[in-house]
Amino acid sequence: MTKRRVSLKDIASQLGVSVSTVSRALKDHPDLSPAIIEKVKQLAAKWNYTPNPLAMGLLKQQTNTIGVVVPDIVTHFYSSIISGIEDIAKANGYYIVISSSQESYKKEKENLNNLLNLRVDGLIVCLAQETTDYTHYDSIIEAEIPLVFFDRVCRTEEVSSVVIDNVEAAKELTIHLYKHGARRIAHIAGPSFLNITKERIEGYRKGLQLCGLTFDQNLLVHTNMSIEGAAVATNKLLSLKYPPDAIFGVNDTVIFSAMKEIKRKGLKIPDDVALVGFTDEFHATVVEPNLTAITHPTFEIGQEAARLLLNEIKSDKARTVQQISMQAKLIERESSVKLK
Amino acid sequence: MTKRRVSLKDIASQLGVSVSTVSRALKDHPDLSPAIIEKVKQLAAKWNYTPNPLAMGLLKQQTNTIGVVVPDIVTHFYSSIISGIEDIAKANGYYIVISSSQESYKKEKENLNNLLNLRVDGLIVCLAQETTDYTHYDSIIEAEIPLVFFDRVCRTEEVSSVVIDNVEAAKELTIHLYKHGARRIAHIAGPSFLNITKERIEGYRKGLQLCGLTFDQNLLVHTNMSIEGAAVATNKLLSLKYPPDAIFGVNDTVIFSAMKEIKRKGLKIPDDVALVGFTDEFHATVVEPNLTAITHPTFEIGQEAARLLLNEIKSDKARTVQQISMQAKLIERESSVKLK
DNA sequence: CTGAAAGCGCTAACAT
DNA sequence: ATGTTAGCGCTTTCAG
Repeated sequence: MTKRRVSLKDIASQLGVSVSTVSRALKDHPDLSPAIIEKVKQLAAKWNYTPNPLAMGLLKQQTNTIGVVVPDIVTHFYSSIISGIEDIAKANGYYIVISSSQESYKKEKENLNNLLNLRVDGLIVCLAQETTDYTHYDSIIEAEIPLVFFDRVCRTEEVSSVVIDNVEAAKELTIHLYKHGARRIAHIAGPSFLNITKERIEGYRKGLQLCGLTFDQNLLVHTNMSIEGAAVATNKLLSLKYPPDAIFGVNDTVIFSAMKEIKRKGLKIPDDVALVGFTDEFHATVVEPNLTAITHPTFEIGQEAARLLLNEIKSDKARTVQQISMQAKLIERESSVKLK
Repeated sequence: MTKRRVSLKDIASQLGVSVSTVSRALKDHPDLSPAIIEKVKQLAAKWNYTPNPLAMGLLKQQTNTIGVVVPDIVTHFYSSIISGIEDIAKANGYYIVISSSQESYKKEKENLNNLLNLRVDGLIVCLAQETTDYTHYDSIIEAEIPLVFFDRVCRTEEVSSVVIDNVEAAKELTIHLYKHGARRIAHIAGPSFLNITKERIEGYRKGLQLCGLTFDQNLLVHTNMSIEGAAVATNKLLSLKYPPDAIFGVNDTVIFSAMKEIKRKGLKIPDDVALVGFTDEFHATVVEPNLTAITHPTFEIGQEAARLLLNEIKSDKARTVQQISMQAKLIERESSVKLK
């Protein structure tokens, strides 16, 4: 129910000139009389003319739009990354269209198709938790549609991605716990096929080894990273014959859920059970005790992903695959420092 | 750098028929031979044909896109509302393009213009904190571009909106505090021109009155709702000659900041100072003590706003203004129940 | 039953 | 210095 906006045609007919003259005037074409340029510009300004992006898109075969697919937009981790993407996109005259997979493989596929049908100029994606089959990226790669993964990635040989060094970070966390007196360090992990799960487990095991601790299968629990799943995992750990004196959670959700369960059992953090994990600045300081954690530079991850994508969009060479590893920092707070 | 996608023309030339025939075949035009329909459909499927939305948009003068402007997307309150909008939009075949004003009047205006230039079919907006002048909505209203406000609203006579009953909710909170023993109830409010600020203050004063408490100007502090602003406000309140025994915060940010300050001063919540406010389910239970709070039905607010907008977009009548008031619930948790 | 033509808004090569 | 034409992908009269 919207009124039509002014077009070049409207301006042309009002001024009694041709559409191309108006088009040229607006871009200061060198061999146009200054008089007409001035007249056109004035009327365009008066009438609030802006080029119709649909017409431009059709002509130029590009939409200046980038599609973003994330597991959800409600989690601070993702919304902050989206913020970073938006920042760079906007600065470069691009719009972003966001859609969330709700961790579902089916929805991830649907969203991707929707975005492709919309003719986005490129895609930035974080894999859904359920996604174990990556063949839906075949056609995207084949069609040479610019694509960048972040955090949860796949096909890193063919597709650029932005990640953090999960192995190193997890190792650091584990060693940190050891230094603060923990000897039975448990890990609540994610689904086994996700790269972040695998890498963090690897770092966890490396850390244990470096500390001279032996890996105990009972202390490693996989979850679907939901509140409920993490609660079950925590309780399983706490009711072991030899329960852990420290838990390292794979992400925010797991940690908050674990924290609630530990408190509910009347155990003290960090004295009975130390707790650390991966989360963001904000949440780490809002909970009590404040959480020792690896902080993701989320906003910057988003910015970097957007930069990579924009480069790919603008370049006319074939894909140049890059893996960017962002710096993650361990920040020591209260949840890991045992009073002893 | 993307390859061109298949068009009707491609299919037509491959099949040796005209473009219009293909177009018709795809929509099962009644007087077309079933044979050709079948052939076209098969090839279209094989080649993954989907109509080009730019071409359609140009033709139909609509983009199936709705623009969303929020103060930020990182706050759970907004991201959850966006989720609700996305839900309804997607179900109706609409895309959403999100942009954040970062509470800036200037950016709000810019975003609105960008979105309008993109030719979105409608707009869903939450005002920036800085926005006190509403004339940039004049042209939008005049151009009959579908528009819906939520939470922070203006021009409610001319524009539909989705809100909660802030007066009632604030009144309830105040009475709740009184019932649990508070007698000096302070309120950390937002900028004075925002409707949510005004309404919550009104409810606060009504609540005080109903409890037989007199309004004390010292106990009402305005902030810009930032972490820092709220910290200053909290400290100002706590260092009063007669400090409050309860604080009611206007939103999440204010509450978390207040909570940190109160704890930092070594005061106990709720015994020394009770704390309540407006927040969401998730955060209320993650902090300690768990927060007694008015919970916004954020997802539903988003859904409702999207429904209103879609109705406006689809209707060809002039604007029908509606004010939808969503149900907000007071959930009693630990932060307000004094042991005495 | 199917094709040709016009037009949505715009640009760029091609006239004049 | 400016106008004409064609074409980006699609639908919809209008012809036949």
